Amino acid sequence: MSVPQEVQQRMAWLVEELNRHIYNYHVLDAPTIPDAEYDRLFKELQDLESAHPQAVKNDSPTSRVGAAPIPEFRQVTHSVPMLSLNNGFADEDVDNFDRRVRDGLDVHSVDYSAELKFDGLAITLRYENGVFVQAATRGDGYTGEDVTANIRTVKVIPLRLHGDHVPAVLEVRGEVLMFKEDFARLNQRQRDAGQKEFANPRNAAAGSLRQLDARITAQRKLRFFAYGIGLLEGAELPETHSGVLDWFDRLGLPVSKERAVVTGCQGLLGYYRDIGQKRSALPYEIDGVVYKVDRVADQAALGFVSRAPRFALAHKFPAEEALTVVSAIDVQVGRTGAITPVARLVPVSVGGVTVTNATLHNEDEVLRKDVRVGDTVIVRRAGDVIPEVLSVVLERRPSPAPMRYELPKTCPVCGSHVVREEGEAVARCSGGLTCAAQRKEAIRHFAGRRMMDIEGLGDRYIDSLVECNLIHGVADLYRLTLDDLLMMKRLADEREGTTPETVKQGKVATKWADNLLAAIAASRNPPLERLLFALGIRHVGESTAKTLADWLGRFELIRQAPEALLRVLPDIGGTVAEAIAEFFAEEKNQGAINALLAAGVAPQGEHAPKAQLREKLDEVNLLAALGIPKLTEPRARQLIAAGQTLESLAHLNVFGVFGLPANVATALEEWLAVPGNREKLAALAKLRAELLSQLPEAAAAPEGHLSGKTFVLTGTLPTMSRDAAGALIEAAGGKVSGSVSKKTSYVVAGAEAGSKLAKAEELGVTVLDEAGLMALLGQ
DNA sequence: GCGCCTCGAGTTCG
DNA sequence: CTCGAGGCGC
Repeated sequence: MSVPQEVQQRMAWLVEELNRHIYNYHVLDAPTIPDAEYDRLFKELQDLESAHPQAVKNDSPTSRVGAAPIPEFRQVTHSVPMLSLNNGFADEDVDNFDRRVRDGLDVHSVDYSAELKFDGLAITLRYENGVFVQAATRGDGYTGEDVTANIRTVKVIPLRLHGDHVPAVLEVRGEVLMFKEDFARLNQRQRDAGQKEFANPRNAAAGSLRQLDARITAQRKLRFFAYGIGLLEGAELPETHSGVLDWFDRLGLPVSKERAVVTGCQGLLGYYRDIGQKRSALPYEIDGVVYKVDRVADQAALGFVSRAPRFALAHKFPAEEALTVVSAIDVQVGRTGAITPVARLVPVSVGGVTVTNATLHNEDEVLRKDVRVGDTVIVRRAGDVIPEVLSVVLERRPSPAPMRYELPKTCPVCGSHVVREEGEAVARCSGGLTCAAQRKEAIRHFAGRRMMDIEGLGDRYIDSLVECNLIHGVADLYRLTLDDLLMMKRLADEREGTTPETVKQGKVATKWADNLLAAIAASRNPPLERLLFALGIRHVGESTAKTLADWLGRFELIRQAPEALLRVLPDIGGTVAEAIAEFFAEEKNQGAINALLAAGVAPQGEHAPKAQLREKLDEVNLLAALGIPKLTEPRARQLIAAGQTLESLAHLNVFGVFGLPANVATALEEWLAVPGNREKLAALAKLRAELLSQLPEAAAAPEGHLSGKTFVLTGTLPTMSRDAAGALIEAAGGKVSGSVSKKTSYVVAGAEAGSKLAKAEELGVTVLDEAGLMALLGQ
């Protein structure tokens, strides 16, 4: 069915007219027609469009109300990657930048385009023949998410570029953000509606843009500033970056007016100071300024270092600091009993988030900074996240001066003594598992995602379960009944003063309790290393737990392994071996473990000890691992070479006949005289024989093509979690480690990678993105 | 015995 | 993310 010519013309006119008014209103802030007239034209267009759906233009303003919800965002691969910029904080960094640019171009003075660094979300907009067709988030720089429907609702973004000479393809880079004023209004609305407020304009903008339902985005007032070109076809690129920005302005794309062209380092610093002064008066938040070499040809000549352009620098404002008052200094009790002092602060906004707590780490730290209750302190958000007390403003200390801080002598939770081992930085509660705080932490650790992974067992419920005396140890989790949980929840809700809508709650609570019971039941068969990690043995983290599981294979063996056997495993030395053996020897722990086993907890994937254990079971190795004073490895070798065995030593009565120095022989004699040690030696010999009989002769090392390679993962990968990527690497024989060093083979970096990426670049370690890793794995 | 490399442990806020 | 400390190579 064809649409009459005059209707088509009218519709085209309406689209153009309405888009012009939207631009005048939202971008120029200068409305040209009354609202009522605008509404009338809009309604007319809507009516025509619904009568003639086949004639709807893709730049029609009616598409701005937001499309229906979608199940998920589509992934978009950027035709030109959206790279990050090098950062600088100090004047010196700017000086270095300018010098490198001048050296690179071999000139005396350079013109720069200077602009704001908006605190929003980077996106790319694609226009084909002047019509907006797609928008994508930055993502990891290589792939982002398709947010076309959401971006359509942003009124300041033109659906059609202005002017008659539009390029065939233009990809515009820019920042989506929310003005401070609109942010305040949105939060007011959220508050009124009883919904959660956003922490800062950036989060609000991100939350609004990433709505699966674009109709919600349409209700949020998002803004946009264009600052660069990704791809251009069918048009001449302006000669300068400032020319590009002017061109954007003519095309109807919003560009910040705060831009400038300046010369040399002095010009850059002048601009920086100027903007720094204006910063708080700007209607939006910025986190610094950006300098770009203005001439496009010069930019091309300078090129890129690794992932960042050499022709640009982001000069950031220093991490925001704020003054606040310490209202109290409390202590927290950790899983290991560690007593950590925490400063409670009068809430203060630092860099967009409200800070109320800051760790003071340990006793020495508090005393070094001499933080006292009532003090005014400078708080900073270090490393972008964790609040930190920088220093005390002594002039503001109240008088009379408050007392110097003293760490409590007894645990605030259980009253046990607080002890600080010689040479250690942390003080600990000596109460062990009799301390409710430590019990809670132990249970929380046990239930954690990387351990037994019991979903739904959060802090709140753990607190209540312990306080209601429903659980004392982790094994009790597996005995909980529906009634226990319902009773506990009722108490927890009451305590928190949550709605006592008892009638309605019945069903909901039952469902909740059922789910939790199912989650607990489902956690019964974890991989062995997770169970070991979950037990919370001192010095046994994820990595050591894995070593134990890999090498010894069976829980029963690990439980009963003598210290010397543990000691010969890689990365397990005296301290760690002792901690493990002691843990399993402790009667209370034995009880807890037996209870767990009785409750049906059974690790899956148990196996025979690793074949390479054969080499570790060398008698010299074991003898040296026994920790007999003065009996170092060469001495142990001497003994074995003289024909001794572990077995024979256990029954040895004549000393000093193996050419050992007298003091070594005496030490050995004294050690054997200690009750129990001969038995220990004999038992070790027996265990060794048993293990050897179980172990296969040939120790074929499993070979993956990544074996011998060490990886470090950092940042957010586009399509998988770091854990998932780590599993793939390990499956291919590679090793995943937590910190970057010279020995690291590759660093796999995703979005918002932090110091590890910087370290990698500093050390010249190869940096891969997810695609690069997949390529390596795929070989 | 020293220094590098890892791992463990503790922490904040949305 | 950072710090402290254990393990191990040199």
